[in-house]
Amino acid sequence: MSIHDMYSALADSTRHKILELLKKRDLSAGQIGKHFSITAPSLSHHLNILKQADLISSRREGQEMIYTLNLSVFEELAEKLVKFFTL
Amino acid sequence: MSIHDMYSALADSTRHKILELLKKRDLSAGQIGKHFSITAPSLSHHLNILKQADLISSRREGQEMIYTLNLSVFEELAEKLVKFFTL
DNA sequence: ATAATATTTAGATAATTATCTAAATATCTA
DNA sequence: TAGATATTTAGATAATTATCTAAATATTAT
Repeated sequence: MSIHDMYSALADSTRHKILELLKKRDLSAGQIGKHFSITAPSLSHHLNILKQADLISSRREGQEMIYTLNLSVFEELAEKLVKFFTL
Repeated sequence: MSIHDMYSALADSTRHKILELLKKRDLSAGQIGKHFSITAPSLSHHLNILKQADLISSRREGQEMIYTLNLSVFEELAEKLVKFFTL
C-alpha cells in the first residue's frame, strides 16, 4: 500500500478514533462500533479502508472479527516522513 | 492546525506533488502550476489547504506569490507519529 | 490613468467518499 | 436443521471536496 493510502486512511476523524481505540487493546468490530453513532456497514467500510492501508489487521474469533493495530506500519510511515524532510 | 488537517492536506496526490516540488526549491504559484493540468483557481485552492495545514508559507515578490515548504512542521508531524505508536 | 501579468475569490457543477437500508455470509447454540 | 448473533457486501443516496468559469485584487510597465 502506498503512503498516499495511509494518509487518506488517517485523514478521517472516525478512522483516527478507531486507531486510538485499538492502541489500547484489540477490539471486535462490535466493540469498536459502540464508540460511534454510525451503522455497522459504515463502520465496516472504515475498517476496510484501514486494512487496505495496512494500518490494522483482523482475525476471526468465533462469531467476532477482532481488529489489531499494525504498529510496525506506523514506524515505517514515520520513517518515510523523516526521510521526506531530511532529503 | 490539527494533525487531522495535516493528514487531509497530505492525502491528495496533487498536494503531495506540490510538496515534492517545493522540497527542491521555492516556487511561484505559476511555476508550480506548470506541472499540473488544472486551472489557476484549482491550484490556488490546493495551495490554500496546504497553507491552512501550515505545511507551506507564502510571500509576495512583485506580481508573484512565492511558496516555501515549512520543514519544521514536517518534523513535528513525524514526532507526533512516533509518539502515537510508542505510547 | 490604462493595459498587461499573476494570483485569488466567489459561486456553480462534477467527482469522490461516507452513510444508509436490505440482503448475504459465517459462526454458534438449541 | 433452525434460529440467533456478528459482520460484511451490494447498491442507492447524501455529504464533502475538487474543479471549472467569471470576476476581483495586486503589482508592474507604458
